[in-house]
Amino acid sequence: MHSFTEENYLKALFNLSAEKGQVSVNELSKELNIKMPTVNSMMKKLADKKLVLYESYKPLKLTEKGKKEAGLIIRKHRLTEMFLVHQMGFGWEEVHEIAEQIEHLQSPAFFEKMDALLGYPKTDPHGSPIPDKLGKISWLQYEKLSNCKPGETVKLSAVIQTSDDFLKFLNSRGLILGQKIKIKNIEKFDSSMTVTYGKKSDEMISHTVSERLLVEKL
Amino acid sequence: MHSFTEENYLKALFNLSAEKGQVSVNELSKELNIKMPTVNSMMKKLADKKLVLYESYKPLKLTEKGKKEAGLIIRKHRLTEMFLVHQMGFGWEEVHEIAEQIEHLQSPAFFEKMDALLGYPKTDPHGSPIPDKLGKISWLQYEKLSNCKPGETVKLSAVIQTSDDFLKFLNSRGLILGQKIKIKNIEKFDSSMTVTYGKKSDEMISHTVSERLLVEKL
DNA sequence: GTTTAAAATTTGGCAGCTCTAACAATAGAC
DNA sequence: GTCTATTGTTAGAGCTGCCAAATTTTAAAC
Repeated sequence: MHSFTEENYLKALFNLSAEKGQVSVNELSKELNIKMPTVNSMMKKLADKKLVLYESYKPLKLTEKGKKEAGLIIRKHRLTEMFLVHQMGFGWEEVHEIAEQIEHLQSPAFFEKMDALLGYPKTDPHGSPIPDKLGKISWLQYEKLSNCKPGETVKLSAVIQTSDDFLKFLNSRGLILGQKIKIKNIEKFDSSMTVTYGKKSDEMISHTVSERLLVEKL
Repeated sequence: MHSFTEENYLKALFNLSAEKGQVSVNELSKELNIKMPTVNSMMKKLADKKLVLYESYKPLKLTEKGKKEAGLIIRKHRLTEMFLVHQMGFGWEEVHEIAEQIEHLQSPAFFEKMDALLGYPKTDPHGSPIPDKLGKISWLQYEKLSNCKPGETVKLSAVIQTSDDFLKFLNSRGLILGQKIKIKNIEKFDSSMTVTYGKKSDEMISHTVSERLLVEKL
């Protein structure tokens, strides 16, 4: 099928596209830590394979085929993360790197088995949706905690920017997915929130953090 | 560390060495399905890295360092096979190809976790010993079923040549590791055995098969 | 509209792993 | 001991994926 390398380009392109729709060679280069000329020639190669729409000096776009392929890789990644957390007992902050490797395995049976053992989960341990078997992703409409108002009670449903450090920080605060959070107050000057959840009352959440927490209103 | 490719050479070299002690470039070439000149130059490269003892026109040998590295890869392979069978529910005939891929993952934590979940197993699903964390393998002294005598009762402890087809054949006969087998008779002319095990009595086992079954005498 | 900084592209080169074709050494047959 | 088939080696080349340096295009500033 596609090389390990090609898969990484597709995935990066997919992730960047998700946010902005279009992607520049430069952005992709930075995302992958690969120099622009290399990225450029890979784009031509992927364009030959009908995975990417490439025109000189124009932004990059995935074709439908490219989106599907990328979706399937991300499916493998997220299924793996879920498996690592729920079947193997890893913490949600430990699984990214391992999944980064396992996502490239060529074994439909292996991922089928994971899926079955997990009961066909719809999201990964960070609340991100798992693409279906056709690579199609259904975006969930969560809201940023930072957009909520005092008095509202919400459920923590997903986190953005899943760096180890951020996840460890959430661990230390006892913030886990599914946690109900009541917003007591928002400071005018720095938009920090005072919230109550679980056994904690009047906990402070900075704006930097509340922007990275996605919630459902209850 | 070492490339995916180098690891495959080391592993093949280790497996071939186990049987014969020394390995020719030709044998290694056939084992890996890679042409001799390619194997030859890789041997020089691995010799530079002190993993292989290489002299022109002499048989190949792994250095101690090479044996250790190979042992660690085989450890990952066999732990994975055990995990796939006992934690994920795969059949022993399905796991080789998947393990072939997972053995190259770089994640000590992942294999540690497998090991722990499995209760630190000593053998893989085919009865082969799992090398320890130093890559050291303790060979088990089993005997070929074909070397046993009528009247003896033995326990099936490992299988040699673990091709899908052979394992499926054993499945179809209900022959699993741990099975107690009583030898009733051995035919002079073709060395086939008549044996009794489980609910089956007077089952016929050809010499080809009995040579591939390793047993412990009880 | 020029100028200029950033982004994109082209060119040429290198490393890893593979091959085929040609040549050399070894070991077994005689 | 010589011959010959097998095995091993060298030489030359291709492909992928990476880079640096040089060039071109675009877009933003003036």
